[in-house]
Parts: sequence; structure tokens; C-alpha cells
Amino acid sequence: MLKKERQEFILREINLHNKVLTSDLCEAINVSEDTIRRDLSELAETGDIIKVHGGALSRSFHVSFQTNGVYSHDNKKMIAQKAVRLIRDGMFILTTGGTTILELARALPQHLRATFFTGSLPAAMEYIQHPNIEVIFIGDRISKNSKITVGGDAITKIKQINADICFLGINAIDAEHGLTDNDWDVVQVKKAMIQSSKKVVALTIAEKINTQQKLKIGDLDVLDIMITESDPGEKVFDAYKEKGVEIL
Amino acid sequence: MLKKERQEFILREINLHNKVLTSDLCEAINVSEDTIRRDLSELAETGDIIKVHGGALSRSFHVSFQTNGVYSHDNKKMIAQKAVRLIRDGMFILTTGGTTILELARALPQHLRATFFTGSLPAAMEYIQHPNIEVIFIGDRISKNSKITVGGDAITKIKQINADICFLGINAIDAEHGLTDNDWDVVQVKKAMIQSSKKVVALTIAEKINTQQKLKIGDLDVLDIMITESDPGEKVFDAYKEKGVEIL
DNA sequence: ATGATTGATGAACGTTTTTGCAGGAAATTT
DNA sequence: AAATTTCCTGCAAAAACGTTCATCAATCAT
Repeated sequence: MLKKERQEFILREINLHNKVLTSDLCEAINVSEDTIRRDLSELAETGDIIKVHGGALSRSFHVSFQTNGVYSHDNKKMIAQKAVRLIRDGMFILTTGGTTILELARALPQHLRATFFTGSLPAAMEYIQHPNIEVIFIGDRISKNSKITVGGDAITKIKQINADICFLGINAIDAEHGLTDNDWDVVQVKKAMIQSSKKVVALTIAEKINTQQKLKIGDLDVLDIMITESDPGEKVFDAYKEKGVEIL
Repeated sequence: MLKKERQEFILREINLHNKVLTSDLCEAINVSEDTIRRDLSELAETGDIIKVHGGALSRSFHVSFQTNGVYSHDNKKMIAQKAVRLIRDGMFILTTGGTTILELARALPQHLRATFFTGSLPAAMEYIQHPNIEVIFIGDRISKNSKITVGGDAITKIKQINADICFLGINAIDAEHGLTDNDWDVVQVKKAMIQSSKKVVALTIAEKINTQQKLKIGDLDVLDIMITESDPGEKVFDAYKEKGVEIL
């Protein structure tokens, strides 16, 4: 069998079945594993496939979101940087959705080995890009606005979780009125997440500080840490520190 | 034998078998390898064949695998068009993931009012774009390869559903061996989906027909309908029709 | 007619490509 | 932590390649 012929066979096999094992191909075509590996390397180099340990994957599935156009993007990146430092190997982590959480997902170090629970479609799409992260999706009805799961089933599931830390992308926070939001279903989910976590971290751009919405999630005392892009020493934060919230 | 005569023989041989080896030709025509090589070079220069190390390939056989994303994209679009016609307002619909299902999601008419259950992140992302569709996501661990939820929880949830119709994006189908796949977890999910649906529809490009993988999902009799881009009258489908599968 | 020219072919020879194998590194699994 | 699988690097043998050159036949010019 000619080399080119063989490579086209491999390519077809991958496109048809989304993945191939080196060992299978080697048996099917009857050449040494080294030859298959070399073929896969060449095909990967031209970008036709994705090579992985033990075989190769189809490129069709590799989708990623555009990151531009997000409001206050640089600030959110900085927040993500700070948040990542709270995460340790082996942790069980609950997260909501929102663009700030997406940045957190992108900022996760490659070597991190942890388990993420989320009900946010975009966040889950990001998490699964990471090689060593396990993703558990919380199912139920998907809210079209927020692209996260809401509903009784979801809440029941969340209550069964006992997470080390919870990252909330929040909508509004106020020293007096605490955490508020504008979607009843989302509020329920966030409440449940807070209950199910040992430590609760709020991520928000400084602009949202001392704003409020119609629906209450909880008082400030549910919060352990708040992360913004600003210097933790700033005066705005004094009221929060008094109520026991650590600022990063 | 004249030069021209010889080259025509080579061309015929290539069009017949899609490939030739230099060594074979050399033996068949009884000339030196150098002569064959010179012939192949000339034929390649006029664009009639593709010269490769060791021989040459037919140009027509060279599957033009496009780089712009999804394999066999147009075919999948056509499949989606056919599949959409099975959907009625008010239906409860179960779907797997896969690029063919994504096309189905994109082909859904704006006015359609239905409820979709899925465990596929990319499919869910598509569904929620539609104004009148309710999306229920089946939660559990997300498999990184297939971007679909897998695991006991997911299967339990699926079994509680009673869907009108189930669209399976399938990996391999064979008249004798039935539906097969290459990922154990995914197989379990698909089995559950089949059980929970009144009607089961398989979507696949014709190229996958009569291929098989290592793990069995079920025999052909679990299938009600199979949709491909080909004409339902084609001979390949006879074996499937005999086993009671309707072809669209 | 005869020498020159052209084109096709095969042989020679050095180069490149392909392939499998050995041995150690790296990753994955138990 | 140990064992297994997979990967990578270098190496060597075989196959295929391209280039050059010589031969031979057919054609052309004088």
C-alpha cells in the first residue's frame, strides 16, 4: 500500500468515526505502529487531524468561542488571574456562568487537576478544553438568556454536592443589600450553590460594586472572598471588609 | 510497444484500480522502471494522475477533503433537511451529539415549538438559539472526546423521559452487525435514548453505511428510520429495508 | 547515400524516501 | 509506586528516485 493511499485511508477513518487508535490502524493496514505514528504526525502537522496519545481525533469538533467584544475584557482577565490562585489540585469547584467565569476557565493552568461542576453551557465548553479537568454538568432546563441550567432538578443536584469552593459571577453587589440578581431562576441556582460550598468567592468588575437588582440572593455574610480588578486597599472595600469579606 | 500506447495503458490501469505501482507496470509492460517513471511524470504534468512515491493515484479518487471545517458538510445539510420534516409542533425530542445533529439543529424552522432533550454541549448551544424551543440538558460527567454527558446519572435521567422521537447521530452502521460505536460511555447513553423513545431515527452520511466499530449499541430492529443524503431507492438500502428500517 | 539530429530507452550511480527495529523517555494505568 | 503502554530518536536496510550518460533507431538535411 502506498503511503499517500494509507494516509487517505486514515483520514477517512477519522472523519467517519471521529477518532482512531494507532493499534487499530496498525492492525487494519498491516504496518508497524511507527509507520502509523509517522503518518499521524504528518497529518497533524498539515492540520487535518488532532494527534493524541494512542491515536488521533477529528478536527471537526474543535470549536472555540470568540473572546473579543466582551465588555471590560482586560479587567475580567485580571480578575481571573487572581481567582486562579485560590484553586488547588484535587479540589471540587462549583461555578456559575457569565463572561467573568469564562475568563477564569481560560486562565486555568494546564497542569491543574480538579473537578468542576457547572450548569453553564459556555463555561462547560471552556472547561472541557483543559486536559486534566473533569467536568460535571448540572442538567435541567436551559435558560436562554443566561445559558445556564435552572429548575428544581438542577437545584436538587447542586444540594447533593459538597464543593470546596464556589465561584460566583455576580450581577450586582451592595454593601447593604448584599448579592442581588434579576432572574428568579438564576437566583435559586446561585442560592443552592452557595449552600453547597465550604467557601464562596464572588467575581465582579469594580463597576458593579454598590449596585443592586430586584431579587436577593443573600446577604454579604454568605461571601468569603470578593475579587475585583481593583487594588484591595481601596476605600470602597472598607464596608465589605467590616462585614467579614476578604478582598483580593 | 509505442510510448503513446504505453501511456494509454497506464491511464486505463489507473482509472480501473485507482492506483498503480511502478513495479507492477514495469513487469506488466516489460520495460525498465525508469521508463515507467518517465511516463508517470509526463502524465502527472498534464494533470491526468497524481504521482506519489512508489507509483501513482487516480485524480478522481482523491477525495477532496475540504479544510473548511466539517467533513462532508453539504451531505449533512441535506440529511438535516430530510430529518426536519419528521418534527411536529409540541413534540418531545431526544438527540445525541455529532456534527450531523448540529446541522439538524441549524435547520430547525424558526416557528417550530418543541422540547429538545440532549446531553451534547454543542447541540444545546445550537438549540438555545432558537426562539421557540425549550431545551432540557441531561447532566452528568462530560466526555471530552464527544462533548456529551455520560454516566449513570445521565442514563437514569434519560430513562425517565418518554420522547416522541429520537435522532441518533451514529458512528457506524452495518446491515449485519447493526449500530456500533467506539466509546463505551457513549454506547450506554445511546442505548438508553433508544429505549426512551417511541420512534428512533438514525442520521448518517452514506459513507458510514456498512462500516462497523468495536462496541455494539443494538441491532437494526431498534431503528425505525434511517436518513442519509442518498436516494432511498439505492441498492445498498435493500438489506436495511428487509429488516424493517424505513429509508428517507 | 550518408552524416547529423532527435528522441526514446536502459544502465549506472549517488541521493532521498520509506520503513521497521532497538532502546530509553514519557505518559497512562493499576 | 510499579507496570504497562505509547512515544520518540537514531539507525540501518531496502526501495524508489533522479540525473547523467551511452546506445540505438528513426528522421532529417545536404
